[in-house]
Amino acid sequence: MTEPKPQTIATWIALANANRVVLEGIEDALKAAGLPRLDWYDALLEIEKAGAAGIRPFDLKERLLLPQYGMSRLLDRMAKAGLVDRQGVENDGRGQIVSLTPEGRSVRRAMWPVYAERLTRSVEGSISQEEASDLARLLNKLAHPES
Amino acid sequence: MTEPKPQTIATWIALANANRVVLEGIEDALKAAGLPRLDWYDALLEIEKAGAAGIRPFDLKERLLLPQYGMSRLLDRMAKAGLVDRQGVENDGRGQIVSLTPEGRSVRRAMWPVYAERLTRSVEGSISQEEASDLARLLNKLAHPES
DNA sequence: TCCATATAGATGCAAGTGCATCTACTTAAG
DNA sequence: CTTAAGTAGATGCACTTGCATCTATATGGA
Repeated sequence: MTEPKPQTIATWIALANANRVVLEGIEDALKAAGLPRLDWYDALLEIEKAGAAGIRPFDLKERLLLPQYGMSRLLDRMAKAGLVDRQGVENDGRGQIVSLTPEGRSVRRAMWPVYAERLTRSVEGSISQEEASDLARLLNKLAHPES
Repeated sequence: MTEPKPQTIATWIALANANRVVLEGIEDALKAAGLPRLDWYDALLEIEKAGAAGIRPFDLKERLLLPQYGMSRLLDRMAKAGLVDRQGVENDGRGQIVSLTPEGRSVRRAMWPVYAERLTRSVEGSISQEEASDLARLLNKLAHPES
């Protein structure tokens, strides 16, 4: 029986709470501004990075850590909103290439200041830069257990 | 324009990733064991703590940080699964009192070893106890911005 | 007492998610 | 060429979540 140490449980609760507080803060700010949710931002940014060449959905889903059907439907919604373009790809009749429309770029850019302001407030308002650096280091150890 | 420092962004990404990794690990383990999800565990535990006296849903939702309708429906599902009991309350005809059934207790207890094993592995397998303690301290600063 | 307001909880509807499966195309092996 | 296996992406169905609203009871005045 692997009973966790009390410190382990406390750390996990703190992790879940901190994530929730920061995330909800950002989501609330976006919603209040009438902007899409954070997952759209992530997707828009990743597609934007791919530039005019675009990106394949199967590639995108790896970067965004979404399940295949989740990616498919997120693209559906973003396409319906006019933010992304899907076009067939030359060599592979199964696939498609996704790229941002001008409006997609514009929405992504409108989201950033709201996102940034809230994130800055949440993080820089609570901990110093050294603490943030320590925190990130420890969190990355948790996220990448390649002991 | 409050542009976040690069360290701030890195910390936020690390926070989201660490949370996701630990959470998914636990959820996967519970699912693989054919057990309910973590949110049920939290609810079952909180109700169990209330003992025979039970607890009011409006109270429970504060502790679990759920919206009112979310609490209402979670109780629906847990009641349908036979894990909780809802009964009217004496002085307040609007309200109800929720308590665990024996099966609710038993399910909660069955979930714990699975939850505990995975949590222990995620945390204690990646960082030392001192690190966990530092991490919790920093995360709590993030979650409680009472500067 | 009567009414306005507040509180506890439920619910209709639209949207999002998870799972399994399906279609279409591609690739490799015979 | 033909066929089996693999890969890209879509989708039907059940379930969950969010939002707004609804019902029912409670409470604090006039």
